[in-house]
This record gives sequence, C-alpha cells and structure tokens, in this order.
Amino acid sequence: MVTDAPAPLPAQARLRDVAQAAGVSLATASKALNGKNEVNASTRQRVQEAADRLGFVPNTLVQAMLQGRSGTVGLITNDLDGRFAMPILMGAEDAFGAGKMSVFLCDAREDAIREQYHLTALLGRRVDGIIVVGSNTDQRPPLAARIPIPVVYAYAPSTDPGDAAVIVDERRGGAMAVEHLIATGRRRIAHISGDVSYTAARDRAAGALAACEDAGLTMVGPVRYGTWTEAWGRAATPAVLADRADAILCGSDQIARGVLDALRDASVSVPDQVAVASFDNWEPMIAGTRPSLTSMDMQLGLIGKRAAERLFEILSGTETHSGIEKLIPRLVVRGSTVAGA
Amino acid sequence: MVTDAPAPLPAQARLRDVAQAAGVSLATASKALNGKNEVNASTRQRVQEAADRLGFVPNTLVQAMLQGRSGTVGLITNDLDGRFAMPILMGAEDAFGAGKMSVFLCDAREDAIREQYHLTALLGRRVDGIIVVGSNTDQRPPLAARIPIPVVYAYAPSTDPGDAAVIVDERRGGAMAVEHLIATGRRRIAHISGDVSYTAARDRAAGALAACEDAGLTMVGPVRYGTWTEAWGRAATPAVLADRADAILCGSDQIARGVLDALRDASVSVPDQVAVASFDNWEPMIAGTRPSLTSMDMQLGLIGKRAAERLFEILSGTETHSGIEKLIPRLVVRGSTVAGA
DNA sequence: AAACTTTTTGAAAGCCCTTTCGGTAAACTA
DNA sequence: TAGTTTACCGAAAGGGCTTTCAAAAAGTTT
Repeated sequence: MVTDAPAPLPAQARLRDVAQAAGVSLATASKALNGKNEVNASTRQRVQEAADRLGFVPNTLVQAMLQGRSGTVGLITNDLDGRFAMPILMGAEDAFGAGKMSVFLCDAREDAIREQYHLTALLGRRVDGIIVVGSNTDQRPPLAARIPIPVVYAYAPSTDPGDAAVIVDERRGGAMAVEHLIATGRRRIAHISGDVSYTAARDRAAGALAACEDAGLTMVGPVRYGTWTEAWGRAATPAVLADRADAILCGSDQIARGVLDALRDASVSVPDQVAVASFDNWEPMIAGTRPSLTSMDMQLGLIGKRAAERLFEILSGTETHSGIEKLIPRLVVRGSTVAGA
Repeated sequence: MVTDAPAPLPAQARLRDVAQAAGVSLATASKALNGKNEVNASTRQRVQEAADRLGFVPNTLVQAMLQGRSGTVGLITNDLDGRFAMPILMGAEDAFGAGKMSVFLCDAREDAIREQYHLTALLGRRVDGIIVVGSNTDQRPPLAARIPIPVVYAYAPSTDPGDAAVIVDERRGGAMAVEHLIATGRRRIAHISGDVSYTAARDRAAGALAACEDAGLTMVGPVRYGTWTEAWGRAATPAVLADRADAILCGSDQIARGVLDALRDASVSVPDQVAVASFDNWEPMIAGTRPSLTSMDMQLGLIGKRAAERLFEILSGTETHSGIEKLIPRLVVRGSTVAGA
C-alpha cells in the first residue's frame, strides 16, 4: 500500500488562463468554447486558438458540481477475472456513447466490507448510478438499504424483487438448447451440469427438462450435477454413454470440453454418433475445441447495454420496465451438433 | 446510444443539511465529522448522529477541486476480454488501498479515435494519473505528446523509451522455463510458439535459445512459430516428436493444450517421455489440462501494483526508477514437467 | 447630432466543502 | 470586580466553471 500522498497536480490550463491569453473575460471565453452564439466569430476563434495552444480541457468535476450530475457510473463486480464484468462494461459503454460517461470499475472480491468501501467511495464521487455485476446468477443481497441513486443489478438479481435487474433467462436458454438438439434429430438427450447449488445449474436443467417434455421426450438419465470443470465432464461421460444418449447438453463450456475429450478417447464420433452443446460461449474455451462447440451465448454485452439503458431510464424518469428483466440468450451453432457448421 | 440526458440527482444530503439538523454551523459540522479536536464531544456526537441519520457522504468532487487532486486514476486498455486489464486493475487497487483511489476503466478497443476520446474524458475529470495497458507486449505509440499528468505503461511499453513502463521480462521468462526443463533432466528441448510478429514470441524464444546455449545444449529443431492456438500446438507436435525432443516449451497455454492433446493421441506419456511447459499461466486454460500444466506466470497483478506505485512516485516526486522496468515472471511447476507435482 | 436598437462583453453569483481567523462566552486568576 | 485565558463556534474565502444580467460598444434611424 502506498502511503505518501501525491503532491498537487502540475499546473493544468484553466479557463482563466485561456481567457487571459485571448484577452477576453472568463465569461466570454466560456461562451466562446461552448458554442453560445452571443460571441463574435473572430473573438471565438481567438479563444479557441488560445485553448488549443494551452491544451485546455474543461474541468468536468466543476461542471458536475454545477449540474448536479457527474457523468460517471460505478460498476461493482465480484468476479475476479472480469469474465462477466468486462463484456458488461463494454455493453454499458456502448449504451452511454464513447466518452460521454466514464465508468468506475470496482472489484469487491466477494467481500462485503470491501463492497461497502467501494460504495461509499462511489457515492462520494457522486456517480449518477451504479451497476452491480454478480459472479454467478445466484440472487445476492441488495447493496444497501437507502441509496440516493439508481442501482441496476446485472447478471445476478438482488434478493429484493423490486430492485431493477437485467439477467439472462437461463431457463429459456436450457429449453432453446434442447430444442436445437431435437431439431437436429436427437431423441436421447442427457444433461451433465455443474454444481447444483448454483441457480444457473438448476435453471438450465429445468428449462432443458421442460423442453424435453414439450417434445414428448424423456431426458436420458438424471441431470448429472457435479462441478464446473473439465474433469467432471470427462468423469460423467461414461455413464451417459452407457445410457445410450445421442446428445449431451453440458452446463458449461468447460464441462463440454471434458465431455468432448472423453468422447474422443472412447472413439465416439461427434456430431455423428453424439451431439454436444453447452452454455456460456466463452471464446477462449470454445476456440480450441474439436469439433467446434455449439454453445448458448449469454449475451453479456447486451446485458450491460440494457443495464445502462435502464439506469438512464430511471434517472430521466422514463422508466418503462421495473424489477427483473430477462434477456433471451442466443444459440451459436457449430460443428459439435451440426456436421460442418 | 442513450440520448435523453438524465435528470438532476435526487436530493443527496449535503453538509449544510447535516449542520442544520444538528443545529450547528457548517464549519462546526465539518470539524466534527473530520475529527478536528476543537469541537465539544457532545456537539460532535450530535453532528455524527445527524450525518448517519441523513446518510451523509461528503462530496469528493469538491474536496478534489480544493486540493487539486481527484483521487482517481484512469486505466486505458485495449484488451477486449480484460484478460490483462483485470489483474492489472486489481494489482493497482491493492497498491492504492481499497477505497482510497477510484479507477476509471476505459476500453479503447484498438481504436485511436476512441482512445483519444477516453483520454480527453479522463483529463477533464482530472484524474491524477493514467495507466495504459497493452493487449500484447508489442511497443505501442505514446498516448499523446503533452499530457499534464503522469502516464505509466503496463505490460506493453511505449515506443518512447523515456516513458515510464512496467513490463514482463519475457526473455528472462524464456530462459527460466528452459532452465527448469534442464533441471528436470531434459536435454532435447523444442520450442513451439505463436505468431512471430509478436514481440513476446521472439523475446521468449530468444531467452530460451540463450538458456540452451548457456547449458551447452542446442535447441532441437528451429523455433516453430505459428499462431497462438491449440490447433497450431496440435499441428506442430508431430514434427517435434520426429526430432526426438524430450521437452516442449510452448509459447502460450493454448498452444500447450494442443500439444498435450496431440501427445496423448500419439500415446506419448507426459512428463515421463516428454515434458511440456508454457507461458501465461492463465487459470481457465490451465484448469482442465492433463497432466496439469507447468507455466510461466506473468505476474500481471504485480505489474499493476508496480505501475500504480510508480504513478505515486512520480506524483510525489520520489521517483526512484525511470523508463522501462522489467518484472521477472514466476515459474509454476505442475505435473507436465515433474511427475506428481 | 441626438435618440434609439442591436450586438457583444464582463462582473458577479452560485455550486459544496474545508480551513483560517475573528469573536463570544465561560472559566479562571489576581 | 476587573482582567486574562481557554474552549468552542461561525462567518467568509477559495477553488473552476456556467449563467444571468447589466453595461458598453457598435450600428441605425430620425
């Protein structure tokens, strides 16, 4: 931890300096630079040139103080590798428009105390709103009781159903995956998933089971919960093969990698004999798979975009939804379910 | 893109409100809350209670304006998935101390225009300094000519060797990896790497070659440059086996995964017949490997920490280094080079 | 040339907090 | 009682910018 407080900033050009350099008053300089048309063209140009020469950048902090809006947003996350936070951040940036809003990214590291610290810091900096990103889809406790600015939960909802949240429709995702497998002619579908304590695992399974039922099929074997690892995917595969499954839906891309490995070891051809699909569509995981893996994309960028939009809606009082909003994931078809895709 | 400007903030308690609620003047309220001892204990308590009751959080923006330091830092990155940015951000947070500094994270997406936008936004918000994170270790053009605040380049240096930078000693990393392989008794070391146009690929190879030479060995075959993919790792393995290598150093974890796959397909036992080591130690890639992969950790957290520290050093005028600082990576030994590790 | 309109400029207030400095009331000493 | 010290409190300034409003300059009309 750094203890020495940094010295004051080196002199940065102020509006006053620009005005002086251009030989006009503060007020005129302000109007000239802000495009107010009560300024003579020649005066404006002189001011503009002075500003450019001095590298003047207006102090947004002051403007924020004046307007009561800081043009900043806080993003509080708990996911250490940024796997969810980064796409969501980028989606939010897209919604705001480049450079219009700046985002404070805070990693609370699953620590309530640290989260509280960050929250106070954000409130002190008068962010216009806060987006809270979960590290999984489980419900999480609300940030705090009384917060004077809008809060939108992204990816994981808060336990208070009245809080604004934008999340993935995991159940629908499970159903969509199964519908795709059925559409490619599969009838004996098995499901290997992750830790049953995760809401995502249960939701995906529920959607998958429902879709089977809707199609008049019964899932092959029980939902095989385990861990979100390749090792579990490998370990669970023999049992599924013994059940003579012709399709395996995996709870995550990692599990699917393990399954693909095990199938290759067992000389089972994918997708001819068995189709494999999974959840997350996490690029680095997908990249090296043989064959390339069909996966449900969770549209994290879209989640970030919607979260940012809802923040704005609440701020501007034009709210259209309230409470939890579920986004439909997107199926990305690749070679593990359709040969050559 | 959101067009409606948000309405002004809902009323947030100001110090004035607290003072009024406690029946004291502004100045007394300030002193009471800031622990100045020219305030009666009972007065202080009354003020404190009023502040708590109103949920008062002091406006950092004003304090920043007064002190000329905003207590914020900008982090400009170009890496879309946050693979480098997130660990570096967290390292920086550690250096600053939780909640003391807030970090604006900006993704420029390899777009100079966007980068310029973000830079202006950051300067306007009067960040105390900027850390620039590269998406690879190649030199990058400096942010801009005249910036009135310190800039530290992390992971990728700027083309101006006078600019402050904290990067990985890739060459040393290559050497360390080879030294480890030699220490475990290997004599016929091959190197499969990524795209030769990347500085990282060439630096790692140079270090590896030098270490071989130092040990009186010659690398088996040429450095096999290709792409940073599993597919390349698989494709390059047969040639290396034909060279009768007993160790394969891979340019990245992904390449190593491909190599491990190919070795298993060829029934070559790892690490008994061939040892495999790689670079990056990227957790999600490493997690599922069989056997677990020995890898050079690039210590990105440390890079972030040092970058933040140097920012402070420059700000406080206690700079000890200048220019480029190289951090030694860390070897993480696992089962792919040492049985049972 | 005087009276008036239009255009352009500048002085000053306000935003919220910290800090300095002057002032008041209480407690104390002579 | 008068004078002195101490403890506490509050008025006011300052920081950079925008905005309002009044004043000055320029131009137009009679």
